[in-house]
Amino acid sequence: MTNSEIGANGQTLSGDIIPLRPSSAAQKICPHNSTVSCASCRLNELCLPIALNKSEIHQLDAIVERNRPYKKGEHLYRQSDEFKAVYAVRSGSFKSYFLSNNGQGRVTGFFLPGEIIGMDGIASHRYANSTAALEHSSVCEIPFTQLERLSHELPNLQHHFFAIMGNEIAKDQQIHTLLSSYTAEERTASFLLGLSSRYTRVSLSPTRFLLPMTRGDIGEYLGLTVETVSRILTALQRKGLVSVSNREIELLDIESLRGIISTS
Amino acid sequence: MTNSEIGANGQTLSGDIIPLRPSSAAQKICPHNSTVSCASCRLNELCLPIALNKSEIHQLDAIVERNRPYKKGEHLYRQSDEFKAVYAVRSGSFKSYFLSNNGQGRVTGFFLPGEIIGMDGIASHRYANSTAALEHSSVCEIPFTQLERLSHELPNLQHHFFAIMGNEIAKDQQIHTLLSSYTAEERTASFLLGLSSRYTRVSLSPTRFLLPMTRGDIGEYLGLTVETVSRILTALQRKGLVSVSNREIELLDIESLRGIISTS
DNA sequence: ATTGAAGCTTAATCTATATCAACTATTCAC
DNA sequence: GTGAATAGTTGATATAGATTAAGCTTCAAT
Repeated sequence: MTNSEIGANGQTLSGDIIPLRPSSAAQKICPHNSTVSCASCRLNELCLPIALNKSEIHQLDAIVERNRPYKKGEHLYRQSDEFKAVYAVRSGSFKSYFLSNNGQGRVTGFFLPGEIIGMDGIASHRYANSTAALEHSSVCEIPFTQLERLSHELPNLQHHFFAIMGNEIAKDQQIHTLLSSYTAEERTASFLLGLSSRYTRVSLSPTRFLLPMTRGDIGEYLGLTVETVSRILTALQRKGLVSVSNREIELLDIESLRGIISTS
Repeated sequence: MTNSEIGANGQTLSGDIIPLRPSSAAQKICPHNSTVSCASCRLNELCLPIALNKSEIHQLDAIVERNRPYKKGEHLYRQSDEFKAVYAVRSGSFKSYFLSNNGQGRVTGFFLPGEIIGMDGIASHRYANSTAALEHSSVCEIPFTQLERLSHELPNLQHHFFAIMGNEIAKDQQIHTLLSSYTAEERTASFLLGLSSRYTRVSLSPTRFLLPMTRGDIGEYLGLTVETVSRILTALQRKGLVSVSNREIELLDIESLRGIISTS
């Protein structure tokens, strides 16, 4: 199993990012313009509108709230807040994390443009995680009650939202396998390849990107310490598979990275 | 976080088990009778019919297929088979596992009566795992296309199925946290408490039950080796927290088991 | 009832990764 | 722009759990 094809199935709603070239050193996700409509949104092909016709998109558009942008570190919601909406990332990125009794947190997910946040709250009516912006970011807020109502009216939307949730379930199970049997190097390679394909989805470079999260975040997500993540990245660089400079990363040899995983 | 309250939200369809006392040594899940209807099913209170009225239950009933029982080791489906249906466990138990390139498998989930199997296939139209019976078991098969169609007609059913999927997502994220930060003892304690509350859901004893899976299965699920699982169980027994004899297990001190987890 | 295979346990040893520690580089707030 | 805080790196050491190995137990098939 590789993470590299996770998320092939549609995932979001109403995005707005610049599908730019791997220009200078790395990419930049830009305008947090909140005046777009789903119909005109650059992300609509990989998002909830995917299977909808013009009139349906218009109906969806009507329930979407385009909030002000979030600053780095700002929270979308906190663990055990009442569940009211799911969010589609329009620009920037977010992390979800779970705080345990003793106060230490573990990152449970990262979210890039075109991905849906908050589905863990659907069953219990409370969010199971906190979610915070990793950089200046914007989202579309989709009140869940209204999404349910509209899904009832639009079978395409219902179908697609079932698919989004199913995709999340399949992805979480892949992570289960990753955490229960991969070495630190395999986890890291899989993580980088996963990011690569997620950036590809939104028309960004598959080989050059900025990591929006800290090494500590990556470690918490992968079940490793910061030190191990740092060492593995250094080692991968030494082997010529990647080139790392702070948050900038370039994947130099994707095939070999895949090779690391497929031996496990 | 503890696993002990995972699965509070409804999960299944059309069950048939004996809600028996912790009689002799352990419980026994019994008849694989396939003539029940959802309306008369003992599990209907924690299953898809939960929020449906009589007529709605009847409609649901009409799309459910009650297959012949599965023998131990028999497969419900195999990894990458075409996705056609989800399954509700009526009696017995199942495990899902993912086979990686090199042929070694990892268990991704266990399923007890009243739980839904196969949602990982919804997005990609292929099952991501194989699923096999751990003992003589029976299921209700729910063809997904028909479930979708009916969900469209019955808002209650749509709502409830969203909840079931949301619950699965929340549960998978808890396992993510467990695997990325718990010790072997914490994982094992959490696993036992999780089983306990799942047995409670179906009116079986919370403190005495039979493990339907091998130590090896538990290890694959928790990211540990058989040897470690065995050692931890022995250690918990020595501390007086559990009593283990082969597949029979008794939780002697649930509070202390919880204590093991809540320090993490 | 007998036997072989599968499941389980226990012990000794090894190793991947955590932990501890010290240092450097970046970022952010003033 | 400066200093404090945060993030990242590298090295030395410790350790939880893997691996290896061997024997024991249970179960299912004949």
